Amino acid sequence: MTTDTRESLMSAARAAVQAHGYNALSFRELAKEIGIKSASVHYHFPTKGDLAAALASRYADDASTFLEGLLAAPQDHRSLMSAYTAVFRAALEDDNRMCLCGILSAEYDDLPEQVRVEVDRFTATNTRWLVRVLAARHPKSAPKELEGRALAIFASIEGAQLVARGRRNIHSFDEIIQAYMASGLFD
Amino acid sequence: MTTDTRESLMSAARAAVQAHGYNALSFRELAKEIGIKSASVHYHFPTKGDLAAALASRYADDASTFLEGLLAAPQDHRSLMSAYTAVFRAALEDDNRMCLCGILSAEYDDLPEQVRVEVDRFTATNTRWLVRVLAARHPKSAPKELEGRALAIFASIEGAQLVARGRRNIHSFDEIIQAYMASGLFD
DNA sequence: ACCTGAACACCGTTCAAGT
DNA sequence: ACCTGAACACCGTTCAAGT
Repeated sequence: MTTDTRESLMSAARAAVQAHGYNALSFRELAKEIGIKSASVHYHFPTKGDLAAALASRYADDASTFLEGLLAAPQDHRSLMSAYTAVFRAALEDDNRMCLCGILSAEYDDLPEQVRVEVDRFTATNTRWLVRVLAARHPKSAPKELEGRALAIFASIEGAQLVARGRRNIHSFDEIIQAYMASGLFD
Repeated sequence: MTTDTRESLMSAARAAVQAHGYNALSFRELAKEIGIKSASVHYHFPTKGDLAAALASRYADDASTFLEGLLAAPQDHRSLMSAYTAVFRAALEDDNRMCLCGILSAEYDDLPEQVRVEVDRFTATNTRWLVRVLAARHPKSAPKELEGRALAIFASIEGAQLVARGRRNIHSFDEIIQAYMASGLFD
C-alpha cells in the first residue's frame, strides 16, 4: 500500500487547481484520474469546498516550512529574495501553473468561507516572513511601514506571475522581477 | 426600443465575469437575468468563448479610449499615475470586482484562443501607454528598459488588485500602491 | 472503512421548429 | 431576424446499498 487514496486525490486536485482553478475542478475527472467513482471522492471530501480547504491548508503549511528553511541558511538579501521569487517562477515552469493562493484569490467570490480562511493564512504567512526579512535590514523603520512594504512585495510577485501566465511567457516573469529589483522595491 | 438584447447580454456578462470569472459564467443565469431562454443566448453568441471574446475586445477598446483621454489633459506624473491606478481601484469598489484581463489571466488555461488574443491586446494597450508616459520622463532610457518597467508597473497593479480582492479589503490596495510609489517603482 | 449506482438539479451546446 | 423546447453529455451532491 504505497499510495493512499486520499493523498492521491489531494495531489491530483492540487495540480488541477493550480492549472485551472477552483471552478474548473471536477470530481468526476479527478475520480477517473485515480481510478475510483466520483461518488467515492465525496467519502474523503464531502464537498468541493472541503477538498479545496484541505489543499489550501496544506499549501500554507508547506509554504511556512519552506520559508523557515530559507532563513535557516543565512545568505545576503539579494540571494534570499531570489530564492523567494524562484518559488513563484517554479509554478510557471510547471506547465504555466499559478500559486494556489493567487488563482484562488481571483475566484474569491465563488469560494466557501473555509477556503477563504486558508487563502488569508497563506497571505499572512508570506507577509509575516517578508516583514522579518525587511526588519533585519531596516531596524529603525516603523512596523506599519514594513507591513505595507511586505504586502506590496508579495502583491507585486503575485502580479508578475499572473501577467506572465497570461502571456504564457516565463521570460516576462524574469523581466518584471528584474524591474522590481532595479526600482528598489525589494530592498 | 431603448435596450438591445445583445447589449444587455454583454453588460450582464461583463459584470458576471469581473465578479466570478469565465468558468463560472452561466448562459442559463444570464438568460434568466435579461428574460430570455438560454438557447437564445447562443443566437447572439454561438459559444461562451464568442461572448467572452466580445467582452474582452470591447474592454480593451474602452481601456484604449480612456488612456488616450488621460493624456489629452496634461498633468504631472504623480497625478497621472494616480488616475491610472484609480481605474483598478474602482473595480474593487464595485463589489470587489477585478479587471477583466486580470481574472481571465488567472483562468488562462481554460480560455479559447480567441479570448486569449484579447487578453494579450489589453496587456499590450496598457504597457504601450505606460511606455509613452515613462519615455516622456526618461528620454535617454533604452526602449527595452522602459518596456520592462512598464510591464512591471502593470503587473504590480494587477497584483495589488488580486491580493486586495483576496483580503476583501480595499484599504490593502491603497496601502500597496502607496508602497509602490514610495519605492520609486512608478517614477 | 471504503466504494458504488442511481437520482437530482445544474451546465454549454445543438437543432429542428416556431413566429 | 429572433426565439424556443427538447435532447445530449457534462457537473456537484445525496443516499441507500453493497463489501
